[in-house]
Amino acid sequence: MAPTDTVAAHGPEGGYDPQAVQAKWQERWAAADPFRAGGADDTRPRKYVLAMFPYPSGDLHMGHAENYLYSDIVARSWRHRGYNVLNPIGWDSFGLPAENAAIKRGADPREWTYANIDQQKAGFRSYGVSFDWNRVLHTSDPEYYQWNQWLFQRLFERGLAYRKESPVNWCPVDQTVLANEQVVDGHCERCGAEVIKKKLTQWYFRITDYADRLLDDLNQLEGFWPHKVIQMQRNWIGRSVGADIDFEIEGRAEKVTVFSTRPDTLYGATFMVVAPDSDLAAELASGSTPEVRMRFQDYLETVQKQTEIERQNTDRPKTGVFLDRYAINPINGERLPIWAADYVLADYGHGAVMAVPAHDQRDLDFAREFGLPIRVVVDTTAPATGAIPVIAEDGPLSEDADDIESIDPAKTGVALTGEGRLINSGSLDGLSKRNAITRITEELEAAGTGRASKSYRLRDWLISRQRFWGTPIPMVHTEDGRIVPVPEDELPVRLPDAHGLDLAPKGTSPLGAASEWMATTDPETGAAALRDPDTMDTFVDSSWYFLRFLSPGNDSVAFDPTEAQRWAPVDFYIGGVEHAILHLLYARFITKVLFDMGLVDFTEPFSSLINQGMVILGGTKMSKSKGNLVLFHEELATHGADALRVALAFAGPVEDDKDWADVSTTGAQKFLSRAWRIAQDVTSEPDVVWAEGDVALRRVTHRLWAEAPGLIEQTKFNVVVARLMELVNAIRKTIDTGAGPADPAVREAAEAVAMILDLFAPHTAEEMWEALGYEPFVGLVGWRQADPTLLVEDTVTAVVQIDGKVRGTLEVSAKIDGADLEALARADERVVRSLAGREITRAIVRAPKVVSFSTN
RNA sequence: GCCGGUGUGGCGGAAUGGCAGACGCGACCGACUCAAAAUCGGUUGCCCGAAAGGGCGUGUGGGUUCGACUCCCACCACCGGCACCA
Repeated sequence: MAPTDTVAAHGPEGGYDPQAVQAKWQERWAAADPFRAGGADDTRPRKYVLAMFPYPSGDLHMGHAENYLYSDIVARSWRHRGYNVLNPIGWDSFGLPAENAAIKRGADPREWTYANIDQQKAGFRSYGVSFDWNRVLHTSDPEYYQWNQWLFQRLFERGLAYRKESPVNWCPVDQTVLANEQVVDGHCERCGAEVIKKKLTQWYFRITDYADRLLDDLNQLEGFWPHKVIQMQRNWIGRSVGADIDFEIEGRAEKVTVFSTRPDTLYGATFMVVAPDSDLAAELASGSTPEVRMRFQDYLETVQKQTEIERQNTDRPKTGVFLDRYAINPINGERLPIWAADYVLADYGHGAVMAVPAHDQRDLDFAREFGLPIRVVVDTTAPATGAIPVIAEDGPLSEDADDIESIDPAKTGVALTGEGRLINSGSLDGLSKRNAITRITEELEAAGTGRASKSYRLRDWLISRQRFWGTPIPMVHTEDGRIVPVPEDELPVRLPDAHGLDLAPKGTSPLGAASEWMATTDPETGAAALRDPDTMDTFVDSSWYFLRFLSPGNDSVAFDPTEAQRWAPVDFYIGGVEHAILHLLYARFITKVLFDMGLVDFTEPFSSLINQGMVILGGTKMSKSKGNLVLFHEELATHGADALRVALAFAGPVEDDKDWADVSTTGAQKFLSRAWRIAQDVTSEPDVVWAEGDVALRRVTHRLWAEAPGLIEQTKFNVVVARLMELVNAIRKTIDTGAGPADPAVREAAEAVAMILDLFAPHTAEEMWEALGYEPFVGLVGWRQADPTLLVEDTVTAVVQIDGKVRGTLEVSAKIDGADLEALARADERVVRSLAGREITRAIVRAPKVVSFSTN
């Protein structure tokens, strides 16, 4: 141990010097590596703590300070409570910003990325985060991304990775495709440009195969994940239950299937609509008259010129063209005209719908626009005017014919979507909506023209990107047009040197221009072949990184299933709500795939999830462009790591946004130096007998021991800090005006402060622990149990209420019985005065806390 | 439009159905100081009152209860997600 250590921790006048304390302990932690997770021989129960890993965009910011503080608090608390804790860190280091920075500076994205990583690593060290530094990963290392390629090939084998040509979201600025999840309000999530649709052949992961499991398994997470996130995922997956119905098409051999959530309204179908950008529309048009073909072509072009924003505007009038083709309603043989209209989406359901204008608002708007017939088949006045508000059994139709007249959708323009009874529907007449759905589905199934079916809002995950800085897709395009995996022993397919490559976005991957890199051989024939020039969405990287932390440096497998069994799933996961859909949905998907492969024994990756709020400034998000950044390294320099950590932890509930204007680093600093001074003031030796100490102070200490673990589990970190402040205040009082600094209770309490303060202010806590005469590290010390005898008070304050208002308080024994308490209450001077002669008609006694009198 | 969440002092926020406002920030008063800063002590929900004391108070209106920030119903405001998804 360096001889200057103890001296260095004191300021010029012997006061508390946070910077010196900080430097001293960081050095010792770096040397001793105390937060390394225990290995296979460690018999303690395990806990896996994880904060969503950072993107190396520059120096750490206040959002990081908050995020990794919270996970560190939990990790430290679990260590104190006897767990073998894994608290790893890595970097999500592939992605566009590095590439864009590289283009701007004409540099290699690698240099930018790894320089930023180094800066962030140093930042975490100086923030006192108790990471296990032996497991660091960077997704841009070939040692990591080779396992992305391995994963891709496993998905390919299972038919879960495939290529298709389809209209895709295209960002005209970043010049790359985007996943559905990366389009926010019609704009590119990254750069904000308006997204357009483009028809391209791309790689997809078949996440829709897992839609039901992704939806149903959310039930398991209820209570452990934020309700909001669960709900958002449910909406995103968007399962609709209904039926597929097959329609014959005149002049076409194959039937067209439509999906409907309201098969009960089949008798009300008066036309059919197909998505203009679907193959079906093109085919139907081409089989029609030249005039129709021309009008359709014009319409299609207009539609394709629209941005997503324009298309999503539901207020605009319905447009479409008649294709002069007809479908046959399978239930009654009616001839339905077929239209192409852009309110029908090509990639939902089957890209075609049966239009029931009386009972669907969009169909109604369209029918009224183009003068198509409207037929009511559900009498919605039946439940509304009848005696039974909700129909459980089938019953008679509405008697009142005027009612249905007054709500005629053709006149009101309002579709009838509510409950009701079927009319004009043959065998369905008189049935309730629900019963009619069941009946018609059975009838269609019997006739072979339909079946129960589900549809999802969720689309397959588009994972290929036309950019350089990502994982190369490990596939080979052969001369004869086959697409085959790169042999596993040739993985990883490494990125080429970026020097000499034009990385500027141009709509195709820059890798395509690296001709030497592109040239490869057909693994089967040895003939010349080409690599796939695209790279993977970086969300592939982050969909399984939590497993790689379990097998760092393992070069034979992505992760060791035994280690996964030991540590995973993650016990505590924390990150911003911006990943509520993207990352969390993808990670859940990949986990289920790995489960199906038998590589993990769980189906959900994150057992509990917390979304921390944002750090904002003056009510708005901080951003470089607004110039309202509070800089992490400046705050560290002026207030020190501990003050910053305490101030953030104390600022409010974890989930709430924290306005930096309300975060008091100076208050935190004041508290820390008060805490530190208490450790200096203790004059007793470590072997004192606590039981001989001041009982009042001991009660405060033990109440905290009793409360702290539960409060941490509930992530009420701000309350724990408040309790610590109370304890420090109580110790101060005992030292100055009570039992004095030599009292054993003062030592007992000061030690408690050091052990619990370690969660928030680890440097100060270590310094206190040392001052109290112990060896480092307080961060590894087991917490004490509360003494139950110190948790029960001798006397309590009982409250006397009269007609619900507090009219008196009584100091009574905690063991007082109800009758005695009531007698005391009745005799109390203030109570008697408040009663003013009124008679007590009822007394409720909850000894020893409450007496409640009612009067008349 | 559909789904979800949140409303508590000047501010951040506490509160198993049992004294609302813990803890802190800010403010005010005082001690120390030539003075200031730092530090320490005190006061601080609003209204009436010299005080004792009283009245009112957790978005609004109802309800359940001896007792409601907490539970139920309706409404208002704000925030978030989805949105021509058949």
